[in-house]
Amino acid sequence: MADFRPKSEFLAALIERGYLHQCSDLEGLDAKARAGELIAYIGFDCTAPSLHVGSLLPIMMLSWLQKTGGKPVPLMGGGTTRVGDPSGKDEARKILSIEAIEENKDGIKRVFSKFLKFGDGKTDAVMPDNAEWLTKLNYIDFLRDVGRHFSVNRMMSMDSVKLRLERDQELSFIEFNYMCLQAYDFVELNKRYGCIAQMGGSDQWGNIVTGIDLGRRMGTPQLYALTSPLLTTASGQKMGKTHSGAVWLEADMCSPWDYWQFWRNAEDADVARFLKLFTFLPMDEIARLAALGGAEINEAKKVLANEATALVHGREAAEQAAETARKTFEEGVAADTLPTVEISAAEMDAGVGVLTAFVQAGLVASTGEARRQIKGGGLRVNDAPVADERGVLRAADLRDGAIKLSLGKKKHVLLKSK
RNA sequence: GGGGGAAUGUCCCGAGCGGCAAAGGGGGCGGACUGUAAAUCCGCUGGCUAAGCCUUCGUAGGUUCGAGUCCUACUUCCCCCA
Repeated sequence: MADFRPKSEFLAALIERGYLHQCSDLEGLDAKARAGELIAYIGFDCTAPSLHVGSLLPIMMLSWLQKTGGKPVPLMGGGTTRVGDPSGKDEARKILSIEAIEENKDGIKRVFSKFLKFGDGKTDAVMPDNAEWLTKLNYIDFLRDVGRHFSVNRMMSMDSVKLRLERDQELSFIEFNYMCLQAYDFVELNKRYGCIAQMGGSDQWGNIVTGIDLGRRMGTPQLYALTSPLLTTASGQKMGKTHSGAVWLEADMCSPWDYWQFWRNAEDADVARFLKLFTFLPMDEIARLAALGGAEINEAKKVLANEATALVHGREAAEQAAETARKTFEEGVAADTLPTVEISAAEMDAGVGVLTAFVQAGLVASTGEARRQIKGGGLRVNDAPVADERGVLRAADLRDGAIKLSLGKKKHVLLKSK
């Protein structure tokens, strides 16, 4: 792979930007992509009401596919989610109701509409749901037509299975079958949409290859596998988690401001990689930003935050977040666009206890935590450290109509009365 | 079917002679240093306007002045024999 020279725009982009981990046949896939015949899919679970940053990498791959003349097929796992992918170790996953799955699907669709153009055109994305075919399967028919093509011997030798057996860990029958369903999806998508490639995280390699294998036995054209590296931050943390949980790609689950901050706070060592993976900036521009050293790298981080936020929330929201950040951190002014919590004028007149105020602002989970943060010097009102936990906020504390509550150096909320 | 073991602070792992708001770690949050970074060091990590009170150790009972700890039943998971 090291000496492979892609001729297609698609693979060139994927390789130079670091999306590529493994591919079953680079030459073959390259030819298909160059001929404009590449239709590829990635499966998404419907276990959550929206997608978060962890899913951004596969989304970007689909987007690149579309940009370079291919047809992206995000597949909703509406069927497989009803069973629940148990690969996530011991945790017995709760079975989601069909309604919940449908709701989740809607949320996920909204995310995709920001990244892909859907429609009937040649490179327009389509979004099928494997419930369409999986729920209609008849067990006997499935065994006869599909099941006989699976070699248990082969599956036993796959890493995902082998490791479990070696470690004497439980491997349930359903889990063993999950990859069969996924393999079947691949074949079905080939029949329905002419899909010839499946992409996914590196942990999906085995499942994808199983699908290729099944396709060969069931008479599909040659299928391809392409995986991306598993993403962690430079210091080895899982990507996309913050104090308040997952970083969602939907404004009402993670505000543009928080989203911008998430990228702004990236580690130095991640900036270049993230610019390549999570923005569409040209490579020479990224090279210029990546060359910045020391404190200058903060400029690169701002660009990263701007671009990444613009993709999900739009350019305007990104610029507003950037401006809010500039005022807050560079000028030290309380930007009016900071997250705001309102309380009634009556409450304000009566006076609000500091502890309660911070709880209401959502900066701390309980008054107990507020007390602890005060002891540790973590709470500030209008930039002045809170010393007395019995303190009371009154209308007199308003500055330009708001009281600025801060937790640490980065989290600020404006308290307003109405 | 028979035998043995395990469930702990609702983020995770994990110690726990009958006096326990419960060791230790990871993670997280805050502070210091910096650049809204990393690394490092320090503090915090059940609830309640709190010298006190309240709720926590799989579930339900019981023994005890007092139960995470002992007893009984139940639930779930794991292991061994068949």
